[in-house]
Amino acid sequence: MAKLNTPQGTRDFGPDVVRKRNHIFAVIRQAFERFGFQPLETPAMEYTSTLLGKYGDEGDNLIFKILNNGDKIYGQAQMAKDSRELALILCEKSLRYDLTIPFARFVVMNQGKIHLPFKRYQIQPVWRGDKPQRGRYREFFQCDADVVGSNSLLNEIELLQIYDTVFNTLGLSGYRMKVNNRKILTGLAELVGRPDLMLAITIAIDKLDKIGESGVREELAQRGLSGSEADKVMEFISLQGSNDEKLDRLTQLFAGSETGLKGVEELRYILGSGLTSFTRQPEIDLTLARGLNYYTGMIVEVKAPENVNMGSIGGGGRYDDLTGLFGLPGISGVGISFGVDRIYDVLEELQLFPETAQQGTQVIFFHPGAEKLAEVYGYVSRLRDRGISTEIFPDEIKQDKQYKYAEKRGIPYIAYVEDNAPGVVFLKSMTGKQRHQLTPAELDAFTF
RNA sequence: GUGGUUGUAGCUCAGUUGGUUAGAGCAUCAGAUUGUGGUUCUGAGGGUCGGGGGUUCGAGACCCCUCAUCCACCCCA
Repeated sequence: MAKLNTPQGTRDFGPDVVRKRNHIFAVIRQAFERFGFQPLETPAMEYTSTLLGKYGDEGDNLIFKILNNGDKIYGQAQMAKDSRELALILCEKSLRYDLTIPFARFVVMNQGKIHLPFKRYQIQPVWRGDKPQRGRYREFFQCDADVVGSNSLLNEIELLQIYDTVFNTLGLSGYRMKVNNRKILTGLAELVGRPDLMLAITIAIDKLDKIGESGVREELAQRGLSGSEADKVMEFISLQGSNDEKLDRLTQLFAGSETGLKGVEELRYILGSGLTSFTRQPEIDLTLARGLNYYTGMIVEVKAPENVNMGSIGGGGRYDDLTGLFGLPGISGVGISFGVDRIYDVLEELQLFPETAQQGTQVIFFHPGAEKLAEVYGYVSRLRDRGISTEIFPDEIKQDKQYKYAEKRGIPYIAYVEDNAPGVVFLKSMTGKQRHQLTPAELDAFTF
């Protein structure tokens, strides 16, 4: 037999895995719907030109490009001046890299048809040519909810509420929600006196929990900050205390930065509106930066419980001019994303999947032999009509084989008839070891 | 993309400093036993030792390349 494999970083999902994943999808979808988001799906592929340049240079390299069909590509290849242009010419289409950019493309394309504010959710796979490792795949699902066309901070509050709802419903009570505001980071750069290095500073401080204070210092120096400038950054990120304490302290620090103060006020409102309460209070994390540079307001990242080694399992934020990339300026958006595959890994590790997420067939009938098949099939049909997942073993083989099949499949009930007991259905619980002797009418009324 | 790890039957792994026909447990299949299955017994099938090349009289073991895997970095969900 030939050695078969799925491409690197992709996986098959067996029956029990699909069931458990569906449980996660259902919880997320239900929350999205409950908050009034509408479903949207976009194609697996987009024009390469739509995607290129939206995720930074690294992102461009990670986009899976699709070779053009047809036999003209050899000639086309001659026209390219460099490899970047080659990719554009040879690969007009690419697999989607996230759900946000395709959504922005959709909004711009359909600006005449959609009513703002537009709230959509999208649950689809995305593809990234990253090197796979734990919690990182080349094909994985994202579940996004975004609102475009509204500047209200109420959206931020609701989106955080969705995170809270979903993770609690999934039983992942130890999750941690970190929030920050891009304006605060801008304020920091102004405070330091290096607004030009805002991006460099955020990239450096984002690594604090990984490389420590000394590491951040080195990184800052490498990126061109002087010692005293770095001191200010370090003072800023070492702010401790409750959310309110941090906000109060920031208000003092940002006395000279209008942008910084704006960011503080936004967070103060989002976290202290009093409109709702969180099971797990979001925590202000001044080192939270998030890579995508289109964020402009609140940013949020969800981390797995501390005892699980897994990066972020969700993230999002506000972006003031996403559609501006496609020529439609002035529309603000805010959104969040769930990383289902990582959430799956975390729930699996913590054994948080409920039994019900695993339930498939409830009852299996043994094959009764040709003469009684019609009678038994009648029982099967009636159970199915009641909405009970029912199987009949398709082959007439020794009963002990059929038992083993039922046991392997984890089917909770087996049923059979016997020649010497006409009109009786034997129903046996595989777990409780009880055997019921039922008339057809009693079977119809039986609660599984 | 950079660095490292691992890769022997469907699964988990043995396999001594390179040396005869590559093993075990579990699983699978067949039969027996079990007076409705889970027990027990017997037997069988199944491996181009990830793939390719090289060193050697001889390679599952050593070297190179490649593929996959896991981990760290980068980045991210």
